[in-house]
Amino acid sequence: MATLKDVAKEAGLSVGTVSRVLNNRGYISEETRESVHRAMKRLNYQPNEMARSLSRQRSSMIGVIVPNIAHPYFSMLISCLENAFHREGYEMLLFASHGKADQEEEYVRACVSNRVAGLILCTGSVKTARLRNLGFPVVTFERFLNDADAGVECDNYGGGVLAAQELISAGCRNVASIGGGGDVSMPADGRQEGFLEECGRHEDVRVHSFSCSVERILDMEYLPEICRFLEQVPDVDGVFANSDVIALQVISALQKKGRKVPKDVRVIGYDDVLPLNIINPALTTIHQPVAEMAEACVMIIKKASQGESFPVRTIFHVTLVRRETT
Amino acid sequence: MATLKDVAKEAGLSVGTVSRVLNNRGYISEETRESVHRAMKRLNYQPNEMARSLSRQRSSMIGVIVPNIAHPYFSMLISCLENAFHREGYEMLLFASHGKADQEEEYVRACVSNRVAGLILCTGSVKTARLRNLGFPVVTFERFLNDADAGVECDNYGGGVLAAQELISAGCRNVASIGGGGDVSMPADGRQEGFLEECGRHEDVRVHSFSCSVERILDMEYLPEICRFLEQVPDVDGVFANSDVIALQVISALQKKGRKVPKDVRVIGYDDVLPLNIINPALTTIHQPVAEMAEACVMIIKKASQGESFPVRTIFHVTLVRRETT
DNA sequence: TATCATATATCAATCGATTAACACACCCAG
DNA sequence: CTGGGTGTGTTAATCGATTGATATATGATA
Repeated sequence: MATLKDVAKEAGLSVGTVSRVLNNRGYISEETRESVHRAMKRLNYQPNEMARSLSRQRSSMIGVIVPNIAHPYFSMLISCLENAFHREGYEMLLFASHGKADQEEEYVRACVSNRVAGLILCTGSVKTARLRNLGFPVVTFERFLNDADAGVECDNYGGGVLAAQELISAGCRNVASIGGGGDVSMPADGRQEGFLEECGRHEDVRVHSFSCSVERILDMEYLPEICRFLEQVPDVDGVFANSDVIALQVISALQKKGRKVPKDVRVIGYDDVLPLNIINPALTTIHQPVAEMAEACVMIIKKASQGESFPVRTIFHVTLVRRETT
Repeated sequence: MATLKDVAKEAGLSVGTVSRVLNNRGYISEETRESVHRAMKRLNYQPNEMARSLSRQRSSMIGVIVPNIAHPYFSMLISCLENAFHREGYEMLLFASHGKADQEEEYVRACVSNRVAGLILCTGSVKTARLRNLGFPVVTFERFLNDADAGVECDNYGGGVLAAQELISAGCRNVASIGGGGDVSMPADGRQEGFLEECGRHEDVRVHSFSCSVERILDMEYLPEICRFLEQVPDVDGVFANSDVIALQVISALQKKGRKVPKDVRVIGYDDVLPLNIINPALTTIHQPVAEMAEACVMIIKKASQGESFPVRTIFHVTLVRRETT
């Protein structure tokens, strides 16, 4: 494996010069630059990132910790993050906490050991105090953590309001919200809040709410909650599900009970994650601009690394995507 | 940030001894070991993985390159890989090639630069010659690449046979296979092959086959192909889709044409990826043991790193999971 | 008593790149 | 002809851990 030294020798230059070419520092003539690049190509030189990171005291990796990689929402988020990383020259170190606090902390430590450029936390059971003085910026994604450096969210409350308006204007008068309300407080709780408050503004609308435990979010099995809910409110005519995954299972359960969607019951989801919306009937949902949110996380880390100022809290608008279930 | 030296000083020992504790080498008394651990805890020491990797000439990361992170099949695979990595003490460096050969090569180079312990390729457009002498083992996942060190697949041909048998024994006599047959040859093509050959063994069964371009696999939009197919074979009574994502869209398209699943048309998918199978009607599909396959990839890399011998080709059995669409 | 296994220290090189200090050119402009 | 900008070389320290050589000091064992 060729080293910088080998490249220098091959090009008949000093390591200092070659390093300057690699890092675009100081004075370099066009001729030298090209000669270095030719030498690198001839030797098939690949800079040793370990050595660079050691020297620079910082790697070009960003740590990402999510609760569950296979969940469509997180897999889409990871995908968007990967795009943004690529664009900005970062690499992704990915971990899944499975909602376990100890595993989460282990992964935070792994990030420290790897001297990452930053950490994006989409999981919130970490003892926040452990995030202080890590040596790199920590950004939370749709979570609250006091000791993080910044947070990126979507307008969850507004999304809940949009959902309520859609159901009510479609004629629903006996609606329910399902999901959220776990034991840890998170931004997504705002969805239910917005939904309930908006419904409260309409006197003729009855509203119910059901919460799911966090474990459900991990294994994506909401059926017990959904069945309990359908038994308690058999005549529901509008459902706001906290996520598309829940919404799909609601539709499935309704259809099994012989209730037609959207004729008998209208359903609206949250997230707008493919491929869940390709199915029949296509799900009306609240669209989160995940790509932009991912981009924002990366830019915050980039700015923080360069000592520039960055927003502590970034909140994105959500939009209603009307399809076939409302 | 505390270093090994600081720990040594804090514990009143030499760096050599502390290093021996960290790496479990040579003679260490229980007393010393504990004293080192106490000192590490007191200083909140986190070993610098960059320095370790530089010194060892190898990091504890494994590179993973997939075509598309958000595709349910790959997100499940990534999730399973992450579990296996965690169990074996590796970390994941994740990349998405989006099917672009140049991006793929760029990511292979990134893995070289990061001196990964191994690379898992779930994407196959790389010029195979570029995989020679990378300095770490390369394992392909459901791909063919001559220059890789090992490959892990499932019994695609057998899966196709199972699907055919299921449809035929359910009474289908005019069946179709959809998906596969892209421009690059891959193991998954065997599904169609097995399906067609098994159907060929039954004289009274008519069989059709349709292929999808690779781009479809990336954006998960198969509707054009599916509609074309449904027009050409309007009286189809059994469909074998090359993946669950395709199967769902087939069901969706059939329902829109007023054809009932499974009454009029039986459908069977491939992969068995949640949450696609939670929907209604629940999809009958061919189950791939992705977790075991992921595990196999990791063990191959582990064995190769330790100089032990490993299987060049590992093929896993698949099973039929009968649900509601057949 | 001699030997061996255990346990630790000291020292220094090494991994591969970054970077600062300093020196030496050259060329151009004032 | 002199000062300043440009371009490059040399040298050496540094980042933090690994590792081998060598030395020393216990005990226990033969």
